[in-house]
Amino acid sequence: MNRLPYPARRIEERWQRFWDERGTFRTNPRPRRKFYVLEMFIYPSGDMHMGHARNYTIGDVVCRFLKMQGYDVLHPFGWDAFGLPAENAAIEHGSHPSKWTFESIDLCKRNLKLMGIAYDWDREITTCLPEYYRWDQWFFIQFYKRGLAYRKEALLNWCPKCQTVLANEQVLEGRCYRGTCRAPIEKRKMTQWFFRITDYAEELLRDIDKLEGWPNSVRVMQRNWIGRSEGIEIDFILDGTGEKLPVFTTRPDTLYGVTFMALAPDAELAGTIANGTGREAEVADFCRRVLLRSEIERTAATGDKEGIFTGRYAINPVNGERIPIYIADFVLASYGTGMVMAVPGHDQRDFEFARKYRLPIKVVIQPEGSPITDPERLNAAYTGIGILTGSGEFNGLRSDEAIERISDYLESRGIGRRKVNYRLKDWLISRQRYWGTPIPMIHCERCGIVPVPEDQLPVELPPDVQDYKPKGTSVLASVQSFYETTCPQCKGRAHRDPDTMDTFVNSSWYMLRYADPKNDRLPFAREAVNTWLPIDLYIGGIEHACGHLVFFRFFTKVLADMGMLDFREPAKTLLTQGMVSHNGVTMSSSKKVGVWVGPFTSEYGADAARLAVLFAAPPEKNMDWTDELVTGVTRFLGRIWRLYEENGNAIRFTPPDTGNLSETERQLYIRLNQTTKKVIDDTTAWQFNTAIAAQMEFLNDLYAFTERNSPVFGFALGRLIFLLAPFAPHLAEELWHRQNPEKGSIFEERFPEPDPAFLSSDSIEIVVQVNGRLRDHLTVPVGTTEEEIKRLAMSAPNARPFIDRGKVVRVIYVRDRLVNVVVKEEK
RNA sequence: GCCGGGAUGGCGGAAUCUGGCAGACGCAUGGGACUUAAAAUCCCAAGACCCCAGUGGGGUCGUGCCGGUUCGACUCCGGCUCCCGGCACCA
Repeated sequence: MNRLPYPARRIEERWQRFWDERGTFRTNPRPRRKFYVLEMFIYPSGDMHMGHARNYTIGDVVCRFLKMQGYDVLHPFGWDAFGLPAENAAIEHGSHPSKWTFESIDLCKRNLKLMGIAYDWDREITTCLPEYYRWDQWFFIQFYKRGLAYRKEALLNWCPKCQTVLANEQVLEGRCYRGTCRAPIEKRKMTQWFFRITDYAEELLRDIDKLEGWPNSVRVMQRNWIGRSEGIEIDFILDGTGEKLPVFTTRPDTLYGVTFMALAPDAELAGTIANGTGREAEVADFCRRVLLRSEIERTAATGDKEGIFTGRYAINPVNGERIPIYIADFVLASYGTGMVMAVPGHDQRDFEFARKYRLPIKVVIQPEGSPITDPERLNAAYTGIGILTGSGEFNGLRSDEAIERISDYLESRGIGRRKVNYRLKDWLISRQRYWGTPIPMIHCERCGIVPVPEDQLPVELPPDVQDYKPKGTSVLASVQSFYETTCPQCKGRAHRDPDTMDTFVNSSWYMLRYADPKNDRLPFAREAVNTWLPIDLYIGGIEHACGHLVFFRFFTKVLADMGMLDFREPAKTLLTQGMVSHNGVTMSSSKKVGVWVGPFTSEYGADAARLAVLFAAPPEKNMDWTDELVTGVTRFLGRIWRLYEENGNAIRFTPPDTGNLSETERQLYIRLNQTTKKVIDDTTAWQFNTAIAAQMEFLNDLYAFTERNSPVFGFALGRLIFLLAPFAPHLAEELWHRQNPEKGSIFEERFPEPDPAFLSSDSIEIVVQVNGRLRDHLTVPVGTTEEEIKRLAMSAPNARPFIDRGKVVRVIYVRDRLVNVVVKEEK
């Protein structure tokens, strides 16, 4: 790594203070051309590494660049300050979670300031403060009133290490999503609060099509996560009792091929179905055994299926067939009705199960062309479409037609209902931990569940907790002063809900709060959010694709339905930046591996750090931080510094008189304008790496330019300061102020525009190909006719021998680019 | 298994959308200048192979693999291989 030839840290401090005091990046409350650029806020947990720095630098470049282009930019920051690590740190150090949290916030804020990130700190928000989380509670109550927040008993994901339940989105490969936990998840039956996100499944899915500024990968991930499938719920009949047994299928065309029923071991019915058959003990035993397996064992099971006969039968409503009911471990209680009609002939899972338990396999769909003659000799189910057979009045239909006809038939007789099912589940938001937003609900012995009256919000987290250690029950239940309360309705004895909310609730609407962060009457004023939102550019990691990035869309839609805002999608454009590793190891605060902002900037400065993360790769790609990377950018900064030191007197900001330029001046001036255009184009497309490369190239041109007294050279120096400003703002501000001590910040100036008259030179280079292979070059003046260029190409000395090898069949001319002579060789 | 993305020098990457000089820019490397010396700095070279020639010029091959379209393919189309990511018994 290279030393810089200037005291970077000192210069950077000066200008950081200058911007701060001047309020350079304070938001204009009455924007004319608004642009809202937002980086996902941070969970403050200790020090900040270059992975964070990359995220914030990208946003900062956009902010500074657009401000210089005349936009009114909103660029705020805040703290996602509730969460488990604070509690764990408090347990470890015997202090309060807030202590660790606010210390972390201070540290992070210092780091952001060290990096020179241009935030409007007047709009800072902190989710663990009552002035913020009271609105979490307020939203909760509104959701409750609208039926979007509800309690139910369900089999839930339980993290034994964190001692709390988790949402589906927080279970990765059967383990806790938290990087330092990763404990295998267990299942527990509990009564908990949910948000009814499934009410919005359809719209969340449909509107993905509108998110044109989002990366395709994220859109696909969300589509799959929501997982829509169209089908029909069909009522089978329980033999003996006549009870209805609804099952969901997308393939009613295979209804005549059902040879058994399969029930999930954790479905409600599984507990009672065997009653009276004499198989109760066996069945109960099987269910218990299956459910004891952890999520990991269940999902890692390589398709080996297990089941047990319940002793009961179902009646197929279309043909009256009596079919055995099994309990099978491959059936999910949480999808559809928790029971499936099994068609081993046409479903691979059912096929495997049938083979194992010697159940019959019926073929009712014949593939067109090569019919199946002997079902017993199949070695896999035929899952494609085909012609129906053995299906009564539906024989001869094609599958797609049969699906419709059979569905119509079932619906008309009241034994089936077309239905759409989603993979997406309602969002479980209760957590049995302390450091979060208390759920503003009261449990009264007489009145049941009663929301805390809105004028009593916030329900503050009690600060005087003795023990944060999770015990498997809610921490707040043991804080008497909090837990014991009176019912707002009957004034009788009651207790507060002792759970706190998932921290993803806090982050589902924070982007709205920035528009109006100090409002103490409402979460935000409608006018303010409609002014600034939707977010024009949202920057963050792709790991949130199916979590936060779904939740904040959900909130936006609910709030739009509540009439609180006039848009239904929170972010127009999403930029998912890649991760940063250090010599191959992904940087991580919790694992304490990485290159840290503090030590690095004190040695090399923020501008070097910024250029390093920007130049290494395009923003969405992963990058590796190496010493060599730093060498490259510090050398670039040093070269700029030296050039300006040597030519301080030449720098000028007024354009040269283009009327009498020498040939070399003219060429430099053209290069300057081309570079200006490229920096603007690339930055607009967020191709920061090539925008910087263009500046490096131009710097090389300046070094090679010998007429140092030329006004073109001086103007180029002046212009380059502007081009550099969004990327290395401190150095640019320093160079600007040396020349313009009386003026304000360079970021109050306008970004330069290229002079269109000097974007291309007056001669062009034409490539001469023979049969598509490069043979020679021509340099011709602009305006040379096609005929002339073709003639010159035909006689180009290096092309001639190849042309002479045969007969010219065709001559292709591409304007301003090339001539290709097609020659047919003679033997 | 299904879905998405990718593969370019010794390395990070550029050109790919819209077919037209592949390898911009940077790192590492080699050479030179400056220096007592080193570092730093400045300048130059550089895909691989080959030929003529001697310090320049030319040729062949070359963007994961096979094939196609085209005057021309890193770019478009078809088929594969490998890597990364997401989901994973979703009926």
